[in-house]
Amino acid sequence: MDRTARHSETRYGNRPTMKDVAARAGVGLKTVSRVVNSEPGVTPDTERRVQEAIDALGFRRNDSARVLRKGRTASIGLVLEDLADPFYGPLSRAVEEVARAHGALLINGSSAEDPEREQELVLALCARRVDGLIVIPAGDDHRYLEPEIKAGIATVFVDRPAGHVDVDMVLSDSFGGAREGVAHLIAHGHRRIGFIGDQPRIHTATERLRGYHAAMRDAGITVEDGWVSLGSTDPERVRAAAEEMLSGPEPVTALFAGNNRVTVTAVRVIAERERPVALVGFDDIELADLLGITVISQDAAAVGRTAAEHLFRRLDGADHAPARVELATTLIPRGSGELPPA
Amino acid sequence: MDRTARHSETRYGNRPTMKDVAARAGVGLKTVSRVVNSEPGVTPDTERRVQEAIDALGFRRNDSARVLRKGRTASIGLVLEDLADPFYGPLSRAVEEVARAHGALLINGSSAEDPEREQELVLALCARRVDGLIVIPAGDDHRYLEPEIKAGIATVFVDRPAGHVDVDMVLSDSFGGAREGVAHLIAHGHRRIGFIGDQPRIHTATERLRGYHAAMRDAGITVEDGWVSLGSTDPERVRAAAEEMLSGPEPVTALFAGNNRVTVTAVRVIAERERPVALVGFDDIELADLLGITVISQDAAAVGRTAAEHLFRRLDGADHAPARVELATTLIPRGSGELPPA
DNA sequence: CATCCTGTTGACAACGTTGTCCAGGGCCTA
DNA sequence: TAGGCCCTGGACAACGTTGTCAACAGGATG
Repeated sequence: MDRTARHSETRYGNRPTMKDVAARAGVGLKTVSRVVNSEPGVTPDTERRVQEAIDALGFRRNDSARVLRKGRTASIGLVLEDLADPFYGPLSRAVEEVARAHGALLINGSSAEDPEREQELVLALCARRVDGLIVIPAGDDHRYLEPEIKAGIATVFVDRPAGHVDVDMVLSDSFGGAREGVAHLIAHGHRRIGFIGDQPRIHTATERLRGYHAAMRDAGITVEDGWVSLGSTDPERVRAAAEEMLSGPEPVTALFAGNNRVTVTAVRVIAERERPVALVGFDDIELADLLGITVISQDAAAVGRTAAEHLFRRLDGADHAPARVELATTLIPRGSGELPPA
Repeated sequence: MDRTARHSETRYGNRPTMKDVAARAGVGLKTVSRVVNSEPGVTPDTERRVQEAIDALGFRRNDSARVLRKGRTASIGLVLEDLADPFYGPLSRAVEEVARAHGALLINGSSAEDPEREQELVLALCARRVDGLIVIPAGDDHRYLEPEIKAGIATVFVDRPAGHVDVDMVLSDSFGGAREGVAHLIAHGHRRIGFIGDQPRIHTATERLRGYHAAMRDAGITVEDGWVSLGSTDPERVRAAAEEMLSGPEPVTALFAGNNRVTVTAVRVIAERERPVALVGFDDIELADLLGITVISQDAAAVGRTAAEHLFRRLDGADHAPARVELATTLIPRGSGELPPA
């Protein structure tokens, strides 16, 4: 056995190629290609012979080679924060459905909220030459994407805006949603309202905080020290922040939770207390109806679908200026946000 | 402008190649390749020139071409039922983490519980020449995978066994878990216990039903007509089944829910009733602790991690006979399963 | 000064597919 | 029957990268 043969044996476990099929069927290489791609110009008889050879050898076209030749990978990349987060599951699924409808596969990765990892992932996807990219950014500077975008990789940012680079974006109305939620608490008689949110580095976190401040200002309420806590959504920290706000001589009577993870922890803390505490959370949660949690809901699936449709419109040739879509949120009253101050 | 040029312009939006970088830096093609891959044998001075050309042109290596040459794609495929399902999010994330540790990207797809779509997805991934495949099967005949496996695509089945093909599997102990859950209800005094599960086509569904029957038989209880319902997990159907079992002259006093979606609907139905009904569900659910739902928990992340580690061990050369791993489940008592019969 | 060695560099083929183009055979028409 | 056309099929180059190998320069050694 010579070296060449041994080498090829270790590749793809020795998969048959079109050349092998052609040899077995006694036809030319291109004829096999035609059969595999259902191109016209092949006699039924020849086609049958080729098909038999394909089945006998277990041939499957190598899309890597095809991609190289054709220049399109029929795949799109999705970089999000954490696939295990209940908000991103439906979003990802919606993107996948749209991709499937366009015959594309989905490659995804989680940045774990780490800007460096986000960049690493995005660039790996670009190296794979995905046709398009949907990014839920962790970082706030995306200039590293410039050469890629210039080179033609369609890109849509989701949930949070891109930094220093002009691309399509699909966002939820974080400011308006939070403002409405806090106003809802105020309307039910609360004046001492705490806000617990994600890290200030994250755009949605600061937008929601801005909504909180706007609602408070609208009602003529001065936000006191200690009513606002921004930081990681780690349960320990959120728990500490919530307990801090709910203790002391003048505790808050209501909490606004900046996202689903915060809400979950807040519910736990409140459940342990005797005195009832009102709560409105940003993002809906499974079973929130049973627990009677009032939320500001953003439709994750709609966000994903909208973003993916934008992306494919770009891939189909749309070349208008980058657009910014903002999706409305919905207040869903379920009880926890309608409790009066204790 | 001649035709060749126009053609190349539409590919990848005219990305620069190593050849372009080489021309600009005034070096040979292979030298660029060496720099890009940090191979030894390049003078610092040459390396600097090449690097400058790379930055100036915005070059990024085309991994499609690389893959074709090297024979490894450094990507693995994951086919599951529905990415939006809270059980699969963490599973998928765990697989991704392991893949990342091995420098591989994750391509995933949802079969939507449709065997045909599963096959279509799996074969598309094989055509991409993923190095390995993790499949949560929807169908029960996987002979279509034989040529692929023979050709060297490492494969691990998860959650449900493969049909007619000999591969590695990572399963949860559905039978044992269900048996334990039902026995738990019996230990708390129940004798009239209903079982609501997924479609009988699905292996875990029948295994759990088998566990139910085993527990009942162990306790000397005869299962009556109407206590068992298998079918889609569509909320409407589950609701109808649950209401049927809870009505009539001799209703069941406890329910065993075959999976997380069934549990959610069962909780809703039970919440609407006056008479308390005991409940144990298979699969843990977020916030189940707050709702006091007793569950049989299988650790989705552990399942995903185990499967991915198996896969990469195969990719690293392990060639023992296909193994079947069964992970234990845990009963978590939280109240709903400890209610006495009404 | 001839020789050898080492370290850097580039020419070339190959990976498996598809696009282009040409050859040959059969059929129709004049 | 010659000429033209259509239909089928195949040879060949190209996609962008990496592995192999040979060339070359410069220094050390005899």
